[in-house]
Order: sequence, then C-alpha cells, then structure tokens
Amino acid sequence: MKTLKIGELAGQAAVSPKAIRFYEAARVLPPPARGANGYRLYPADAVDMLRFIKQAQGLGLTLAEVKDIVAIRQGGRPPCRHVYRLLQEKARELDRKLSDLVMLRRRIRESLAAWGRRRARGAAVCPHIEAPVRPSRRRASRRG
Amino acid sequence: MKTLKIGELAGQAAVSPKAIRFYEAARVLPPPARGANGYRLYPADAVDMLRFIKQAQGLGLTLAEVKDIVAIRQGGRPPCRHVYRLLQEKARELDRKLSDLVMLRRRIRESLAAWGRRRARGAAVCPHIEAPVRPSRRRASRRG
DNA sequence: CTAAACCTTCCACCACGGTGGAAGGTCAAG
DNA sequence: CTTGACCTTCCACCGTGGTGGAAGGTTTAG
Repeated sequence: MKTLKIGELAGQAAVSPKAIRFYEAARVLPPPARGANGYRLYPADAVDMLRFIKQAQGLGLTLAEVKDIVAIRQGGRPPCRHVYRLLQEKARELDRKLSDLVMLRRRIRESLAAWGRRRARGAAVCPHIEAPVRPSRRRASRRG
Repeated sequence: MKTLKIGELAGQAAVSPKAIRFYEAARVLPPPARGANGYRLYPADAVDMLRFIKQAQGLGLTLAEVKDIVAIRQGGRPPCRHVYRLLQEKARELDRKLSDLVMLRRRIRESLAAWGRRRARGAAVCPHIEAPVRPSRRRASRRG
C-alpha cells in the first residue's frame, strides 16, 4: 500500500501540513505510522478522512464533534453510547439549524427586495458612490 | 419613549451587558444616547435588534456580516451597493450551506443506522461501559 | 450614612482553529 | 558536497466572540 508524506497528503486533501499536525494533536486524526526518519506516513485513505473532516467542519461542526463522528465512522471501538446520543442530538440540531437557516435566508431576501423597491422609488441609495436611479435610461456606471 | 439601561436591555434580550458593549465596540450596534451620568440609554427596539443579531449570528454569520445586514435593515444610509452584493452572495452561500447540511445530516443518520445494525448483530459496542446486546432480554443497565 | 447593585473604562484572558517562524534533521538533484 | 525542498518539534501569535476583574462613579434601599 502506497503511503503519503504529510506534504503529499496535504496537497491531495487541500489542507496545510500544519493543519494536519494540528488535527493529530487534537486527536481528530489518529497518529500515523512513522518512517525510520521520523516522517509521518499516511495510508491513501487519509485523504478521504481529511476531506470528510473539512466538509463536516465547514458546515459548523466543531473539531470536537467531528472527532467523535470520525471515531464512529472508523468503527474501531467507538466512544460508546455517549457518542451515539451525541450524534442523534446533532442530527436534531441540524434539523433546527436547517429551518432557521431557511428563515434567515428569507429575511435576507426580503431585505434585498425592500432595498430594490427603495431604489425603484428613486431614493438616494448611496449618494457618495452612485447617483439615484433616474427613470428611463438604466446603464448606471459600474462601480463596485 | 421609555429608555433602557444596559442591564435592563441585556436582561430583555438575553445577552450579557458585556456582550452589548462588545457589539458597540465592534460597530454592530450604534452607540446609544447617554444619560447625564454617562450611562448608556437604549430605545426599546434595541431589544429586537439584539435578538436579530443573536439569531443571525447563531446561524453561522459572523458579526462583521451581521453588521452589514443590520445596516441595511435600519435603512439609514446603507453601506451601498457593496452590501447589496454581499447579501446576494450570502443568500447564495446559505443555499449551498443548506444543501450541504442536508447531505451531512444524511451521512450522520447513515452512520447511526450502521451502528444500529452492528449492535443488532451483537457486536461488542462498548465493552467497558455496556455489555453486548443479548438476544431477548433487553433492559440494559442505564449508564450514560 | 452606608451597603449593595448598578454603571463606566480598560486590560487580561479564554476557547477555537489554526498560522508563522525558529532550530534542527533528511532527502534528491546537480 | 552543497543547495533547496522537505520533514521534525516547539512556542508564539492571530482573529473571532466574547468573559472576568480591577478601579472608580452613581443610584437606590434600608
């Protein structure tokens, strides 16, 4: 089985070597084998692991939570019923978060729409950056 | 119009006075009026403002983002087209996040289900906390 | 008048999730 | 054999979103 050095793993999983060592220190990743030189040697599937971590984490899960989930996924002596409960709770929390997120998105869209209406009425939206929208003749200057 | 001292506002909005001062320093909340004694005096609707902040923030928006949104909601000289774009982008980001969240939830549920199946097969789920599930005769010791 | 409960500012510290850099060992190319 | 890219450890620091506490002024209750 081909093994990866930390830099190779980092490259393939699009994280920094630093972050990988950090995850190891945080017990999210198991400590890998070491070569005779002391270099970390990762199995190829560590890439998937890292990608999963990144995805879960990018969605608002803390590393601590990811750690527990990872432990289950790996199946080797999972941290017990406690973690099972934790995951159930997490799933419920996700449901709540989802519906809240939907509401927030609606509020944002409403704000945007309201602003659109104000512009349509010709209000001075942002005097020092762009002039009020005049009736007929769009084609505002394209300033960001 | 009745005004609130910071502690009263904090109580009604369920945040700490510290946090309120912090939001002010972070320019998320506008600096309120001051009494002759130097005390901050908030209008009653500051409560709604704080609740909105807490909700948005509790959904993964940063204070910086909340700040911009708040600026729009208040309508007084919103920070221009820039913010409009930011909110559009944010709405799209929310959509992505929503679908990712749905996927993550599914993965978690699958992990839970898989674990359930392992338990059903009688695997030693967590030897040092609860004994393997024996066929017939549930009623495991209730240790968390 | 006094004590408690507020309020003010300011500075330190916390957890989280890393990044940067120093000091040193190792490996591959020229 | 040197150079440079990599690897190792360790310690410091960053931004985010606050909290804690000191030092001092105010307001309120007894």
